[in-house]
Amino acid sequence: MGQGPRTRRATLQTVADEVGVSRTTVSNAYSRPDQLNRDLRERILEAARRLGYAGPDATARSLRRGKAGAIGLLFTETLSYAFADPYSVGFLRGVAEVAESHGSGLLLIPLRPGDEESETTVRDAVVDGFCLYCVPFGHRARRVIEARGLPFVTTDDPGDPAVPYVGIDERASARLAADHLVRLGHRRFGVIIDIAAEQLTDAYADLRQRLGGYREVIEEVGLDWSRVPVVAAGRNDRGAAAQAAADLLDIADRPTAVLAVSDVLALGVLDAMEQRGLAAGREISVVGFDDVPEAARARLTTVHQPMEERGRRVGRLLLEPAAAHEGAPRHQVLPTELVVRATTGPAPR
Amino acid sequence: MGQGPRTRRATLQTVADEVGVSRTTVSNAYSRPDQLNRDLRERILEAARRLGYAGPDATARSLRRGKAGAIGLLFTETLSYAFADPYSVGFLRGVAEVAESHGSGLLLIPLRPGDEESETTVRDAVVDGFCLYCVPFGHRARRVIEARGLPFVTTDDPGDPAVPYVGIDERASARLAADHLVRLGHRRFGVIIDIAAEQLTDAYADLRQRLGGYREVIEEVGLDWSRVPVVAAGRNDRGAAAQAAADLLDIADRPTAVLAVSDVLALGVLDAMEQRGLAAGREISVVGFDDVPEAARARLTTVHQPMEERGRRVGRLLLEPAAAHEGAPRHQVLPTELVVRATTGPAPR
DNA sequence: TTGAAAGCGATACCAC
DNA sequence: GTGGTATCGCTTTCAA
Repeated sequence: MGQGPRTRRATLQTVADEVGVSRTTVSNAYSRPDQLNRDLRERILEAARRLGYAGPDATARSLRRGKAGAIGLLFTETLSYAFADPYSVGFLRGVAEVAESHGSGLLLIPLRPGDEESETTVRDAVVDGFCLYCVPFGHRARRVIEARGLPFVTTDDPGDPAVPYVGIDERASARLAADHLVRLGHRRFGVIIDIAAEQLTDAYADLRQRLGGYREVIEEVGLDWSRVPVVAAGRNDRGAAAQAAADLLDIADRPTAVLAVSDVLALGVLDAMEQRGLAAGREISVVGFDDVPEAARARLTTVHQPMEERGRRVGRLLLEPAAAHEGAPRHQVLPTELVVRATTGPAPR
Repeated sequence: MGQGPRTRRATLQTVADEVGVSRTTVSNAYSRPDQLNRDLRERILEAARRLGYAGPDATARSLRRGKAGAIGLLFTETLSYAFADPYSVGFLRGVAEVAESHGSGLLLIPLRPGDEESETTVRDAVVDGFCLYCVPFGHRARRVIEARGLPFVTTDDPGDPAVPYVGIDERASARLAADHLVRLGHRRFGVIIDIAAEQLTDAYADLRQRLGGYREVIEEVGLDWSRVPVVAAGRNDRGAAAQAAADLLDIADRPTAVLAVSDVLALGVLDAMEQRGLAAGREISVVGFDDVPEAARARLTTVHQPMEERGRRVGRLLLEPAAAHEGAPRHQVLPTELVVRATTGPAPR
């Protein structure tokens, strides 16, 4: 805008030359105001303004200081849906909190399935570490990250003892939910998940564990797991869940209790029930997972997990080398808890 | 882990020396496989593996190439709540889509009110441009960004013609909602907003415009705006809105029509109505704003705005200089539309 | 094909 | 307080 042909972007050197001091001094004017006298600093800043110098370049500074100032957060695109999930938001907030306190940002890197492009994005991401959030185990991005030699944490899969993990005991937590229903006398179960069971490969270790927990309990009371209807909503979405719930609610031998692998799905089931005039906690009991804010509002019985804390731990592991190397165990398993509200009750006879 | 005292992180040079070639060749082995013969490349990659060289450093590469590979997204912490808002998620998805197609990521930079720290984060953010998303006009971060001389776009405020803006015609869109109610014969209005009216300074230009739209219409039918109850939920949250709605629903001369500045708030109002046994669309009409997925489910009448497209435009403006300089106008105003569903109906007599 | 030289823009360290 | 020097780790001409 009327700047004239700015031959070239101004740099530290430009300013230094203009004022007749060394680069160091100009640098100090910006980064360590106390290292030089007031007047000189003013003169430098003034010259900078005049020359259109925009202040120290962030990239150069990063390079020199050996600190990128960001945490990379990788997730599969399926999860861009899941940003709608209050659980993810809580997690994000946790990571962001720690990042910010370290003067770092959060670099979101969406991974489109089978996209070559995203590999590049991961390779060139200017970050100090990565967090794998819902990235299937075998995903290529994982290789790329490992190759980069930066610290990384996974929240998906505690499978590899060498890779730091922050999560919960999926199996035990799921048992909490199922146990509760069994104690209430339920014997006809239904399960709702997001990913279709066939696609449930090793990649979704957490989900499989959760399902495994349900299964254990159900089999322990002598039931045949293969006869328990397990429906998939396709994605972690309330509307989709309400639709999918039809396969649970409109069948001959309707379950008296539904286990949902997330609150979002559980809420969808409740929606579907309401539509059919089915009373939650009386005719059908429903248990969710996560304990998102919405769950309390809906009086949903669920398994509480500390989402923000999970995020915070990840942040610390990545940004506080001390925390990572010394004290903390590589695998951090946070406590969960069953929260009984109004959507569960004794099995109808 | 049994690596021995790795004296120092391996670098391009290390590998070059080992293999007995120049840095250039090693660089090419990574970035331009077609520039050297297969064998040599293999030998180089092998040596790299042996030496624990992690591949070209992202920061150095950024510096050299003059491209950061990320868009910075600034938002105030109040908005970290709003990530729960489906509107934001849609917007994010739009930006992310474009970013990804350019091999860039999205750097989230939360701005805590009055936090010195965050200024630093903005200054040091390795990005190619910034998007201001719900950043009050006078916020310090804005200065910092301007000083950096990088391109930036705002989605909040079209006030400054020099700053690229991507948004909607807030006033006209709001009029759509109010007009609809007026046509239905309503004359007793209530309004619900997130931010308390007293705090509604210049900073929240978009919100003020929206409110202004309601006001215009209401005054055009000869009503006194100062007698219209305007309640604030404090934040854009469904639960908070349900609470705040009490001041609309439990008053003497209850409104027959409620204008909500967002769908999330409108949904909260509907919750509160349900609790009180008030029928939406009959006893009280409610109009939202945004048209989030949840709105369709709740059959909420609302103003639709293209959230993803808004994000995409922002991305393009930041990542495609051509798009920014030549064709596109600095201010891009996207179309909105009233979507009439079930929560509005004729004013009860 | 391969390599030498010249930066990209800044900061750390250590004398002065 | 101030400045010189050496790097940070890589890519990019351009010549061999």
